[in-house]
Amino acid sequence: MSEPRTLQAEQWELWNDWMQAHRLLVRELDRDLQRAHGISKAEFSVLVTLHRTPGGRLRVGELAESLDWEKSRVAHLLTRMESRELVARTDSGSSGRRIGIELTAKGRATVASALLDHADNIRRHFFDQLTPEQTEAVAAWSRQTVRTLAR
Amino acid sequence: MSEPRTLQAEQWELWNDWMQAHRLLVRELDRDLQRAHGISKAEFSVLVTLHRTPGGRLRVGELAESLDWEKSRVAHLLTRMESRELVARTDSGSSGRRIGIELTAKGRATVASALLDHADNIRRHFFDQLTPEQTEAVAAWSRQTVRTLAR
DNA sequence: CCCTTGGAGTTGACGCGTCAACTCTAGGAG
DNA sequence: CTCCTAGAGTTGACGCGTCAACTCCAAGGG
Repeated sequence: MSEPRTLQAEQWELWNDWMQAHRLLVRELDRDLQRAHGISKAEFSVLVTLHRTPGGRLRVGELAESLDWEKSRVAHLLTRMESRELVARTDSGSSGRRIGIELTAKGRATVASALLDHADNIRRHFFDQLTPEQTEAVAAWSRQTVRTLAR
Repeated sequence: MSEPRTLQAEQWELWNDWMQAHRLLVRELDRDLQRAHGISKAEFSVLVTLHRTPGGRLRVGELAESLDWEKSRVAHLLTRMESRELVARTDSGSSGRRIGIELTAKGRATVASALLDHADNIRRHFFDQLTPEQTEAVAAWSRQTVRTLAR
C-alpha cells in the first residue's frame, strides 16, 4: 500500500488551506510594510541584514549566503533598491570594480523606522495566533524541511 | 507591556526558517510538476477544479470563488493557459460573449496524468514529514488564519 | 607571458500574484 | 425607449522569484 494514490479529501483541504493561509499572511505583511514604509518584505530582509552587519558592508555573495537566497535574486532586488536609493553598490576594489553593498542614509532611516513595526506585525499576525505547542510544531517542521530541501 | 517590541532572536529565526521552508517546498513541487507535466502548481489547481466540476464548465467568477483567488489572478492565468491550449474560453452567451471556461483535450490529458503524481509529491514532501500532532497544529493554524485574513 | 578556467556578479526572459484602471453588458429607474 | 449604474471580466504595470546565459576578472599552469 505504498504505491502513489491521491490524497484524502481532508488532506486536499488542509493543503489548500495551508497554501491560502500562507499567501494571505504574506500579503498582509507586505501590504503593511508597503503602506507604512514603502518597502517589501524581501527588501526589509536585505536592509536588516546590512543593518546588523558589523562594518555595514557586504558583498552580494555574502548577502546571498546570509539570507540563504540565490545570488540572482539578490542581484535583481539590489538593482531595484539601488534605484530607489535604499542601498549603494560602492566601488572599493583596486580596479574600480563594484565590490560592496551598503546602506544609504535613506536605507538606514527606513530600517530604523520599519523594524519595530514589522516585528510587531509578525507577532500579531503569526506568533500571537499560535499556541506554544503549535509554535513548536511549526518550528520543528520548518527546520526539518529546510534541512531536507536546502540547496 | 503590550507596546510593540522587536522579536526575540529565536522568533526571528523561526520566522525566517518558516518562510524559507515554505519557499523551498513550493519550489520543489513546482519544479516536479513543471518537469513531469509542463504545468505550474497554479495551473494544476485550475485544471483540477474544472476537472471535478459537473458539466466541466465554469465562469471566471465561479472559478475564482471556488479557488478563493482574485479574479484578475484567474484571468491572467487563463490567458497563459489558453495560449497553451490547456483550456478554452467558449462562446456560449446569446450575443457571442465569452462566457465559460472548459478543459481542452490536452487539458484533460494533463490533469489525468498529473493528479496522482502531484498528490504523491505533496504527500512525500509535506504530509509524510508531519507527525499527527504537527498535522493537527498546521490544520488549526491554517483554518484560523484563513478565517482571520480572508477577504 | 599567455591562456584557460572558475568564481562572482549581472542580465533577460518568463511565470506568478497584486493593484488599479478599464471595457462591456445586462438590468433597472425614469 | 433611454440612460446609467453595478457587476463581470480583462488589461497593464509592477515587484517577486527562478532559470539559463552571459560578462568579467583573478589566479594558476604551461
